[in-house]
Formats: sequence, C-alpha cells, structure tokens
Amino acid sequence: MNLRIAIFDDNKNIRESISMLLSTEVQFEVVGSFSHVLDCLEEIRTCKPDIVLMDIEMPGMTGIEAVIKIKKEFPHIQVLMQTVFEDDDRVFDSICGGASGYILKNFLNTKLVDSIKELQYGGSPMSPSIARKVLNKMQSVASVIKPEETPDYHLTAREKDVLSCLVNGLSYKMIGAELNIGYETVRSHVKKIYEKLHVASLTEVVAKAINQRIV
Amino acid sequence: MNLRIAIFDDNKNIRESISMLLSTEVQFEVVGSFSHVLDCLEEIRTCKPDIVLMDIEMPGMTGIEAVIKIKKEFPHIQVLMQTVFEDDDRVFDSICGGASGYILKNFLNTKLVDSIKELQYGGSPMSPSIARKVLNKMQSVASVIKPEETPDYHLTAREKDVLSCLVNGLSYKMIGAELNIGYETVRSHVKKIYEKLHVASLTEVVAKAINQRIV
DNA sequence: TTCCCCATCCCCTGATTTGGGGATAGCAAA
DNA sequence: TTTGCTATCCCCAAATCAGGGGATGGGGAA
Repeated sequence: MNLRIAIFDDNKNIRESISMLLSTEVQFEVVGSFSHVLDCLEEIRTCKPDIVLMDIEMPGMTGIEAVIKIKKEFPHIQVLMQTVFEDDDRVFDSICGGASGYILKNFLNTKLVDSIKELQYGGSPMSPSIARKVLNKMQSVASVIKPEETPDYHLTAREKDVLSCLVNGLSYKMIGAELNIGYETVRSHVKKIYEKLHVASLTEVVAKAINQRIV
Repeated sequence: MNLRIAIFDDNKNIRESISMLLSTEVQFEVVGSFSHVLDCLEEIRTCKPDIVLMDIEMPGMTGIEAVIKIKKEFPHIQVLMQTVFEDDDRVFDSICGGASGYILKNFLNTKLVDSIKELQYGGSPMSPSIARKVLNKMQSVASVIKPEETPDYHLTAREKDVLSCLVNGLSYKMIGAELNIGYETVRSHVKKIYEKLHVASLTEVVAKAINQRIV
C-alpha cells in the first residue's frame, strides 16, 4: 500500500522539488500539491492523503490555522509542518494545533524522506533545534503539568463542599441555601477551614484553594 | 576540543559496549563510567563531562532523581536519558527534570553516536515514539500553556495594583497602607474593579483574577 | 462505654465589606 | 476650552464576615 502525500506550499519551485524528492521512494505517492490552504478541507477530502506536508507561511490562511482545521476534520492524517522560521510561537501553535512533526526547510533535502518514514511508523520528526525548543517548553510548564506536592490540609468532605462554594463566590447565606444547612453551620465550617489552611480571610482562602488546587 | 562523556548504567556490559561504541569517534572521550548515581555529583565534579548518558533504572537512586540533581548543580551539562521503558511518567519526569534527550536502548547501537552529536549542536535527540509522546503531551496541555483568550477588562494600572493586593489576601486597610493611599481610595478602586469584572464580592474577584490570570 | 471527631446549630460583639451617593485635581485628547 | 478618564478622597447605612465562646447528636475507635 502506497503512502499518499499532499503538499501545501505557496512556492511552486519548492512544491516541485519536494515532489521530485519524494518520487525517489516508490512507496510514496504525491496525491496533491496546492499553493494555498483556503480550500484545503475539500482538497483533502478529494485526494485522501495519509500525510500532509504543510508550509507555515501561505497567503490567505496560515499553515497553523490549516493544521487545526485539518486535524479537527481528519484526525488520522499526520501533518508535517515545514518552515524556514523557528520562532517559538509558531512552533508551539503548530504543535498544539495537532501537527505531528516540524522540520526546518534547510533540512528538507536531507531529512524529508526520513521524516516522512518516521511519521509513518508513529514517530514525530523534528529538526534538532525544534526538538530542543519543545523540550525546554515542556520543562517550563512542568509546574503546570505536575503540580507541586500539595500539602494535605485534612479538610473533611463537608468542608470541601463549603470551600468550593466559597471559590465560586457564594456568600455564607447562599452556601447555606446551596448545601441545605444553616448560616451558622456554614460559619462553623469556614472557621475550621481558616484554622486548617492557616488563613484569616475569605480572599486568602480562595487564593490558596485555587493556587493549590484544593478544590 | 574533545567532547567529554560520562556514563551511568548499572549494567556493566552495557557500559562497556557504549564505551566501545563511542570510541569509534575520535572527538568523543569517555571520562567516567559508573554503575550507580549515589555519588554522581562528586563524580561529575571530578570528571567534568560535557554530556552525561543516564540510564533510568538504577539501584539506590533513579536516573530521574539524578538528572534533577545534576541539572541543578551543573546546568550546562546535557543529559541524555536512555531506557528500555517508555512509559509516559518516566519520560515526562525526566524531561521536566532537565534531560536534553531521551532514547530507547534498542536504538543505542544505531543512533547513540548521532544522538550525542545532535546534543552537541543544540538538538534534543529523541527516539521516534518518545518524540510522539512528547508532542501529544504538549497538545494535551495546550489549554494550560495557551490560556483561552482572556477578555480584557481594561483595568487601569492602579486597579491592577489593588487587585493583586486583594489576591494576596490583604484587607482594604492593609492595601491602603501597602500602596500609600487612603482607605476610601482603595474602596473606589475596588468598586471599579467590581464593575469591570462584573462581580459582586471579593471572593469572586479573587477567583476570577487567578483563574483568568489577570494578576 | 467512653472519648473524639464531625456536622449541625446558636449568641454576641466588633471589624470589614458593600452600595449608594458625592468631590477634587491632574492630564490628555478633542 | 471642554470633555473624559484616572487617581485620590469623603460620608452614611446596611450587609456580611470574623473571633470568641457553647451546645447537640451521631458514629467510629479505643
């Protein structure tokens, strides 16, 4: 079974040289070659590629917008971004949009064929500097991905109920109504929460609850 | 200038075969080879490697803990993780700990030398399946990295000052003291903030400010 | 059974916040 | 100059919150 490949690039020369490059591999079949992505969904529906090569810079719609649309419509298609630029925003926007690989154009000649094969076998080809950026980004968001060990404040279930109401901006009275308990009961729970969280005002409670994801 | 490499792996055979592999490149110099990481900081201080090859599974301390320590003490050292496993947690823990690359052991023979060269030139070598995991992870945390479009509430600088004080749990009185303005002035600002954020209580203000990262 | 924790409620007093009003001065754009 | 926005302040009345008690019943552990 051949691997069907579609090319999106506004530069005709690049499209042609990519086609030529890919034609050296018998199992690659270029099923489409387009200069813009305005009608990419229709074109893809027609030519049914397994893999899409997507240039970032294109008139009308950028490759980033395109990859988002494509992945939404055809989640199984692997999109390989290619660009001369490597500014962080474009890289991350592409990846978050669903790109499966990201290579710089000056690696095209030497790496394109390998990259596509890597895609085919479940890899995610990235040019070295891109891979580095991605790892650095992962590190910088580590705190978000793996929240630091939250101290356990031993809140009871009921206290947590009250706490999440507080975080949602409810007043004591409203919390009472919400949880079907009396105003004074709410107060009792809140007092306990204050003790346990070592705080002394509602604002601190809310800030601590959100920041430490206690809710 | 030679590239100084240190190896940490509890398997003697692997250490030796890696050494042999690396000896084929004249610019590589294996300056240390250790079966555990318990004393890794001292050993690194002594042998001064540019690059560390780190096995994940080792007695006493895992390679993940080791990479964290090493990067904290010697941020310039590039650590290349190697493992037979590719479970997600280990991969992300390593990367978040500061690893600059991550290759599977069954790629060692064919890719180790290339990977080290890639490291040397600012890349981040990853085995294909690892790279794919990393990209998928990036996508899954996209919402965290790129917070959904935050509506602009047009808060003035002063209002933001007051807001961040509120989020830190200060009372109006304390905010006045903090910002060297009167109690009534704080009140005025807070009233404005209420209007602009469309809320009606301090708890809502704090919750909204934190969740939408207005602070 | 007794002891402790939890959830529920109550009272009182003082502090703080909220929701309406203003007012003044500075500064920049129209 | 007038207009608009910002920052600063003021007053009053009502609502809400904070801190200090204390009480009751229910459940589980010792």
